[in-house]
Amino acid sequence: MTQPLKIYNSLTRQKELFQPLSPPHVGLYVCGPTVYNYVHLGNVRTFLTFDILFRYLTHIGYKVRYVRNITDVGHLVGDGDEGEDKIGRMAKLEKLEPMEIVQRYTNDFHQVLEQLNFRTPSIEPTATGHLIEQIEAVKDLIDKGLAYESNGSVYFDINQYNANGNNYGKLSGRVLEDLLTETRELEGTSEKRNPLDFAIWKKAAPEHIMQWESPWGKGFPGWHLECTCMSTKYLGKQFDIHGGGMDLKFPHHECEIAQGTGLNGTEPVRYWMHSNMLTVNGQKMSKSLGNSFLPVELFSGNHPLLEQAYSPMTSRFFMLQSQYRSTLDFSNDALKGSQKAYKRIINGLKAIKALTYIPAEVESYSNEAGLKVSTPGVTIDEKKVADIQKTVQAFYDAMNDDLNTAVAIAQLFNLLKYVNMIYLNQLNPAALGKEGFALLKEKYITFTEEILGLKEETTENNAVLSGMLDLYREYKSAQQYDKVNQIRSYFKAQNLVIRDMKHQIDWAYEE
RNA sequence: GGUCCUGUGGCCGAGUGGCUAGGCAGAGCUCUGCAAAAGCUCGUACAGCGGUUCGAAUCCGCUCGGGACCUCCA
Repeated sequence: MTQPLKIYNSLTRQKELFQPLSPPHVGLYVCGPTVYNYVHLGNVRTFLTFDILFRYLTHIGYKVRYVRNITDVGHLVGDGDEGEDKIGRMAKLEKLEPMEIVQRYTNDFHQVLEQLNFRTPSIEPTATGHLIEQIEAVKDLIDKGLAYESNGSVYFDINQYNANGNNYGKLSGRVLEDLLTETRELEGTSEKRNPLDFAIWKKAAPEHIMQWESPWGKGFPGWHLECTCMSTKYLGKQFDIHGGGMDLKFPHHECEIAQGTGLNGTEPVRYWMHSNMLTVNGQKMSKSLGNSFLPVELFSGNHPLLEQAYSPMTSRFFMLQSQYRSTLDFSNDALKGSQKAYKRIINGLKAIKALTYIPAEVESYSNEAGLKVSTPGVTIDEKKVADIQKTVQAFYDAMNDDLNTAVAIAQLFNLLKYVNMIYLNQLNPAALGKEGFALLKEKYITFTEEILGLKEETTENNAVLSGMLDLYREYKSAQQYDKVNQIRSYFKAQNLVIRDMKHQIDWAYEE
């Protein structure tokens, strides 16, 4: 049941039909975090985009190898090829081993993603685990005349690369001359032949904590090189999809293209995907502006800009309500709206799971709550069935259209209407026919849980709750309304609500 | 300064030139011991000014506003 998925390819700047190199296999590489600090919400949005892609590709039948790396060396603070290693710097500041820093923030990263119900990648390689590959790549580039050693460091030679018929800058739309006039480096002060050349190996100063032996002396790998080496190793010289945040387009991904092309003589990536930024009051979420959130702050509400706590699933849902290539603005009003919308979706999920199909001929049925509902002769409502089929298809169309989760969620709400109508006994399941009902139930659950990755957030004890509901029912039939209201307050105190319907009594999450 | 994106109803957020996106908030109705929930109905939006077109939120131009990248960032 492979779907015609279209992906916006940053390289060609248009939507293209996704066709893997060797179906049903798909190679997906995503630039992971540099683990020198807590992962912030902006990072999370990018990884969420590719979590959805991973889920969707898998759902439509592909066998995906999803590689998402951990950068634990080589990413420098400050001016590109000069400055301290981000992890080394934190290690010094906190008086810890670099690998303690790496471990701490890797753990944080994993914990956050787990709370947000991310699927784990197939492989999560680290830069330090691939030093041999990186040193070999540097040697290879030197042999190919595309890199040169200078004072213990090795640089990628952009002029030579372009002289070989390539185009450095094609991904980000940069023109070399423009970049040159913008560069800050002064003539003659650099060890580079061209100010735009980037380091693939850096000489380490003696005080630099993280350094390794190499043919060019002690040093460490350049930031861009790890992704080239690890993607090549696990996905091949050319692979299907490479993703990351928009701010990685230049220079990081541009350099990856240059390295991969230089090393392997082939365009490394078929489809480049870039997710957009998260903004707060219209401005990019960033630490220097003081408007960035840690996931833990969002989940606890412990931040000056937040009026309340927003759960991981509310946050996930919120981010999915926009398309990944649009900027998404963070605000309390928007989040509150998402919280309610998310709970409605989940209450629907809880409801549909408990519903079963009853043929029209049957006089009555009992649902999971043990209540009887009469079912007079019902004819199939072809119009509703057709609408459900149309809506299901619209969900796929939305996902196929460059993962338009916003439109996909709109379809989920359209399905939710039918779920609720059945749940409230306003619509008889028999009116949808066996297939119609099965389609509704199966797709609602699959779309919510499998594709969008939304789940119930609950610690409720179902046995206790259903006992309380029994009491409620008794008091109600005895018309002891003060007790009835007492039980309602008990539920409300737990952010739950009693749904007192004609044909049954149930509980739900308060929206 | 260079490159690029963007401006949708009270709020958020989709929109392939003509066909109801969706959510939140708000109003009314149904149901109900009272509620809650849900269903139904309603608000008739596309920054401004021109242009192309039978027809534009959607294409083109200009003006104004917002943002991103160009330096580390997802």
